[in-house]
Amino acid sequence: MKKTVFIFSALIVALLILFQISKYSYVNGDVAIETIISVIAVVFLGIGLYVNKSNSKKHIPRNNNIIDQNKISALGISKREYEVLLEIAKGFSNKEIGEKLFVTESTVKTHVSNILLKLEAKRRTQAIQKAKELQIIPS
Amino acid sequence: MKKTVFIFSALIVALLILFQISKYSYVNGDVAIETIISVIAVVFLGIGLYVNKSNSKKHIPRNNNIIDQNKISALGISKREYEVLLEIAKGFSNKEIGEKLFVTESTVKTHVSNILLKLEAKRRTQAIQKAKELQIIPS
DNA sequence: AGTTAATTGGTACTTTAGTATGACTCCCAA
DNA sequence: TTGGGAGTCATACTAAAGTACCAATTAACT
Repeated sequence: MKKTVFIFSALIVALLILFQISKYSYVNGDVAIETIISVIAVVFLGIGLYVNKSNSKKHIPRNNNIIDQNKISALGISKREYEVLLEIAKGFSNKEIGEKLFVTESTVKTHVSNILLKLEAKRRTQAIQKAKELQIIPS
Repeated sequence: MKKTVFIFSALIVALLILFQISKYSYVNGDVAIETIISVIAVVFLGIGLYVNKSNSKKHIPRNNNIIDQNKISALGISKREYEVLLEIAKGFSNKEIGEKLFVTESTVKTHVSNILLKLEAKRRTQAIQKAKELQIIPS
C-alpha cells in the first residue's frame, strides 16, 4: 500500500507542476496549446499504463508454483526424502528413482515409507495429492 | 489484434476532438486552461488504465482447470474409465474406487489397465502426471 | 568424545497394482 | 437382427509397492 500512496502523491505533484509550466509557457507565448495538451496526454497515458501494470502483476501469480519450504521442514521431511517425493510425483517407479538418485531400490523404499508416514498417506498416489494440497510440490 | 486497432483509432479521434474543443473553448474564453488540462489528464489516465486491463486479461487464464473434453474422446477414454481416472488422481486404491463406484475391484483393475494403455503409462502415478499434462483432469 | 539425525542398504514378508484371458449382459446403430 | 462397444466380473499370474527390522556410515551439534 506504500506504493499506492507514493504513486498518487507523485501524480498530484506532476499535475501541479504541469499546471504551472503550462500556464507560464502560455502566458509567455512560448509554447502552443497543442503541445501542452499533447504532453499532458502522453504523461497521463503513461501513468495510467504504469499503474495498471503494477496492479495486474499482483493478480497474475494465481498459479501456486510457490513451494512452501516451511511446511516441508515442519513435516520433518528431509532433503533426500523430498527429492524422492518429487520423482514419485513425476510418475517414476522406485527402481527408476533409485537410478536417478544413484541409490538402490531398497533405499528408495525406505524413503518412500518415511514420506508416507510423514504425509499420513497410505499410498504414493495419496502422497502426491496431499503434497500438492500442502503446496510442497509444484502442481 | 482488432481490438488494438480499434483502441488506437479511438485514441486518435479522442485526441483530435479534445484539440478542437480546447481551442474553441479557449478562444471564446469560456473555460479556464486548468479545466482543459484536467479533462485531458483524466481522459488519458482512463485510456491508459483501460488499454492495459484488456491486455492483461489475456494473460490471466494460465490456470488450467479447463478440462479438454476433446482430448478425452480422442484418446478413446470412456465415461467409466474417466471416472476411475479421477479417483486414481485423488489417491484412492482400486478397492476404494470399487466401493465408490459400486463395482468390484476386478472391474476397477480392468478399467485401470485400459487407462494405462490409452495414456501410454506404465503406472498409475505416471497416468496422473500425463493426464494433468494433457489437461484432461483438474490440477 | 558422545549424541543425534540423515542417508544408505539389506532381508523377509504382506499388500496393491497390473496383465492376460475369457465370459456375460446391455444397448445402439447398421 | 446382428455386430460391436461399453461395462461388468472372475481367475491366475507377475510385478511393484509398502512394512518391519536391523545395521553401518557420515556429518553436525553439544
